[in-house]
Amino acid sequence: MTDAVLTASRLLVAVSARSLTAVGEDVTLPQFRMLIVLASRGALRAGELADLLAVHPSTATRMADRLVAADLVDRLGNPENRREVIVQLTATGQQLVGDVTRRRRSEIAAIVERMDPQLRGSLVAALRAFARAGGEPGVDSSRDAGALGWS
Amino acid sequence: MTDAVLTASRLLVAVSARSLTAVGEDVTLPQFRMLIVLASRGALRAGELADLLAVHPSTATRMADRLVAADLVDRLGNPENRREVIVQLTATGQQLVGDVTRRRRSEIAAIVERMDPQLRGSLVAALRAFARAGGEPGVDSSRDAGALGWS
DNA sequence: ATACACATTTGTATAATACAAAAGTTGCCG
DNA sequence: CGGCAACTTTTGTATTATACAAATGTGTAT
Repeated sequence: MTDAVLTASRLLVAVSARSLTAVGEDVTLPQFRMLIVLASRGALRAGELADLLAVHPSTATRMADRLVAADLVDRLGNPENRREVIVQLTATGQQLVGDVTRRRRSEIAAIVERMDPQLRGSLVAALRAFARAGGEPGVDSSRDAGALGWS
Repeated sequence: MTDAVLTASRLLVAVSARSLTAVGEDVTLPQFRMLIVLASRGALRAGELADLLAVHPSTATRMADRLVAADLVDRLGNPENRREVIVQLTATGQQLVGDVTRRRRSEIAAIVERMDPQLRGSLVAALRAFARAGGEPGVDSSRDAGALGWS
């Protein structure tokens, strides 16, 4: 059973990576995760961003540096609280996320199209049950789905 | 639907990472992937190893360097063909893989235990159909499952 | 024998990552 | 008010993963 889940999982990761390279743009997968989080949650403090990505704050700082250099995100000072830094997508960043997401969705849709319709329905129910059975405080499914860009 | 698959996928990755850290041992996830491949396929040439892990040959060389230093793999010269290098697990490496795999299986089993038995069965069938529908030359499910240690 | 093809390693560069320490900011308490 | 504690982010430093290009050594076929 785990075998089946893992295979499906690998397939999705492959689709995800392919959609990214297909669009061109020299963005790594971790960087794209950051863009996705910003697209789904809007502007965020650096620390929140690090938490959502489950990385060290310094990692988020440096990843943001590179994305600023690529003109995909902006860093804003917050006049209210000057120790906080707000990160948000630029217009270019928004467009990139949109392009990749569109492509990815169409690839997934094509796969689902090829599935036996009967099985399509049971897939969702079974996976939900699996995730629920494995549910734990640290795993917030809606958050994670968003972070990966599949919400 | 993709949301459901992705959530399940994240859960498995989390289980995998947790099993690894629980065993202690200062091994990274990519390194562990290499150990898993060696455990399931036996001794391999450096190039084969790189192919199976889908990384550049030089990456495999350097990863193997670190695992040799940690006494988890050995590098053997092949007297038959001296341009090839054979990499294989040490006894310590085998034991590490065994420990982590055991722990992981028991975590997965615990999750499956908590699932509605009806859904357990449909999960496998649905996922197989999904993977088949997305099947492509580059994605060999048995290979990938092995590479991730879920075979 | 010579040249081409193959397998691995080395040189070099970048990204992701963590931990520890520094620096600036805010708020509170005496 | 003044200073100290708690917080946010950044910087310093180190390691790993990664790729591409070039070098090295090895086998093979013309």
